[in-house]
Amino acid sequence: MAKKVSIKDIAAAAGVSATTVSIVLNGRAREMKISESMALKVEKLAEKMQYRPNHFAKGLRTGKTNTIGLIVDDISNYFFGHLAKVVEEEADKKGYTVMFCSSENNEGKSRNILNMLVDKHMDGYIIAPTTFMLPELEKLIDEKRPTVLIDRYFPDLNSNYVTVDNFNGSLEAVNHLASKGNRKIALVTNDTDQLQMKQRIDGYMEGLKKNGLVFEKSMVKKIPFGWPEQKQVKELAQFFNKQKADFDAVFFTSNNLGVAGLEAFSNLGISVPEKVSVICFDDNDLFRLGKPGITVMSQPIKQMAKKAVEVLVRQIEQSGTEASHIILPTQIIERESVR
Amino acid sequence: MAKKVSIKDIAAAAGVSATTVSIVLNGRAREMKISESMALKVEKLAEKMQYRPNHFAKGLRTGKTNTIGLIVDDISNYFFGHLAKVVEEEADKKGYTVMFCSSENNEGKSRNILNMLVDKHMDGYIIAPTTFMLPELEKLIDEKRPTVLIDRYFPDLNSNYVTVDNFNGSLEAVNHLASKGNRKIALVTNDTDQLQMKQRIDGYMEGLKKNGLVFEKSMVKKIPFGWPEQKQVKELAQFFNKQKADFDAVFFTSNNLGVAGLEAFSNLGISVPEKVSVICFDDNDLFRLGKPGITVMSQPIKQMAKKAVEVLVRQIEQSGTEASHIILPTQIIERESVR
DNA sequence: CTGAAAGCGCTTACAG
DNA sequence: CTGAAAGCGCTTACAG
Repeated sequence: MAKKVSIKDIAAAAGVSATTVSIVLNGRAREMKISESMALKVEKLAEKMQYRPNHFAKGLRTGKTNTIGLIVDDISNYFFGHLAKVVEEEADKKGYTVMFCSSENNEGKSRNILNMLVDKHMDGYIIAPTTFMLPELEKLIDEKRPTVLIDRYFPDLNSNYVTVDNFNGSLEAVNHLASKGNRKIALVTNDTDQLQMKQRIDGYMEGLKKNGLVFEKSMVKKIPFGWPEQKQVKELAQFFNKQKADFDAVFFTSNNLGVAGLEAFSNLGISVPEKVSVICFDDNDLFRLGKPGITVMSQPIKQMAKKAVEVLVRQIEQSGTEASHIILPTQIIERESVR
Repeated sequence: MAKKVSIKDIAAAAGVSATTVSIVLNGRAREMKISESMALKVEKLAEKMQYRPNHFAKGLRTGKTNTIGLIVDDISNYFFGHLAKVVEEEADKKGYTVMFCSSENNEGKSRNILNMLVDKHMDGYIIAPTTFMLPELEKLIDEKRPTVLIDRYFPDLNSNYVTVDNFNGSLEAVNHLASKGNRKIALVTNDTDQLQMKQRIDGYMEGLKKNGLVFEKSMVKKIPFGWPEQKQVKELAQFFNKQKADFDAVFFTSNNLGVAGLEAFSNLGISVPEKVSVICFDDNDLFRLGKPGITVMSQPIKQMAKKAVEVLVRQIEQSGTEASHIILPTQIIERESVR
């Protein structure tokens, strides 16, 4: 490794103490009434000597890292990938870098990564929480560490969160399907306790009710989280095949499920929208550009990410603000999959 | 914040010195001949008191962070998102977390983020480099910081890298097109100095030559990096429209370009593969599941990521190994877009 | 087998 | 206006 320039080296070069250098370099020269000329001299020297403050020493004293921890289910997922991108962009604008982990919706990993991030002293956390994380999350909030939950939250946990109106979005999706004359609307969702999924299911139920359609348990398929895609496709193909005669539309509660579902339809030779209407919560390239285009209930991903960073940074920089609960509206994008 | 348990607290509780605690907790008890019973006592106590080592103090002494820095163009891109996912998985298995940044192929950001990561003392770096980064990269290598380049590299820079055989992959793509009788093969690529793109272009040229096709400059369209998708679509639509009569196939050198291209075709009412054959470097969900399925030259993303982490961790943990140059083969996946 | 002491590079009262 | 000193929490020679 190269010779590291420390504050002492600058102090020596400038003929002042380390204290003075530290003050100047932290922009407190005016405040501490360091002479203009001295301050300038130190700054010039720091630049010339290519001084870079030692992150550890600084952190050890101040606890600050200018780093945000981001936990998502899976960074390769369209939704989370795009979320992460905007989080990173916005964070960067405000001088933070982001460290990310995928929880993979897995208990062991969920609990671990949060501890790891805490050990590394993130200044704040943006988390798409799994239910497994609740104890760690409670501790986090308890210790007043800046945190914002994203995509879902825990009603009993007094934390910031940014989500989407899952209930009404799903309700609208069902309304849309019903308005086109679909009567037998199947639901494909994940087998999970996560709130956003529960809300989407509730919205579906309410949608059926509002449209005078009866709910049938056999019309609902729940896929466990984290299954490899091909396994999902198989399972869905089986489900669709059995139910074949019995439904005219399917509402998918996530974009991953929708992709698997379309693959299953394709394998079974069931054509969309001729044989079955499809609507999906959340968008992606396939839905947008595939043939037929898939009608979706889209989420304002960019806005979610922006808001999350904004709320988080506010909390980091002026602690003690009240919890923000931000619920953004979804928007239907009609394409060709509903008949 | 909660009361932080330090090594001193444990030392006090155990009635030994901090030195002993440090030794035990670093698993060097045997080596230092600490008595079994003492070691056990300290370990138990550390656990009971929920001791977590202070990352800064440790880093300040040892320089180790157990963190890998990952720089990609854009985390929301299918290729990089999937790459990042596997990098994170593999890193996690080996006890590292990953900090990521998107370079956005932008000069200012490119140079900045690398410095930021270095300031935060990553143990190693996995980088899809932009040409702007070359000076910083040279410094990195000079200082012997563990680094592996991914997706592309600099021939004159003596670093580890993991890529794909871009030249032969592209050559094969053109061969495939030609073997089906396509004679006028257009190329859509990015306007960039990056090596992987150059290699793909070279592969295309060689492919034309090998198949006795003449190269025409007017058949090549270069799109600047980082344009918003809709701008790309417009530009491509214009290009395709002008060239309409004049080409029977298009080779896209990246999956992003392919997506924009398909959208342009769709807007123009040019049907694939009836009017034009399409082949694309790199895969995604749209290509795989859209109608028609797009024939692609796929990259072994998972393997690339695994290799990168493997090489990097090896270098971190036993410095001074020789530079690894890993070039993985691509594989054609035939679907329905080539006629 | 175990401990006292120095030091990693900062920042921050405190003093003058 | 500026400096000497302590201390953040570790690890590592050195000593016994």
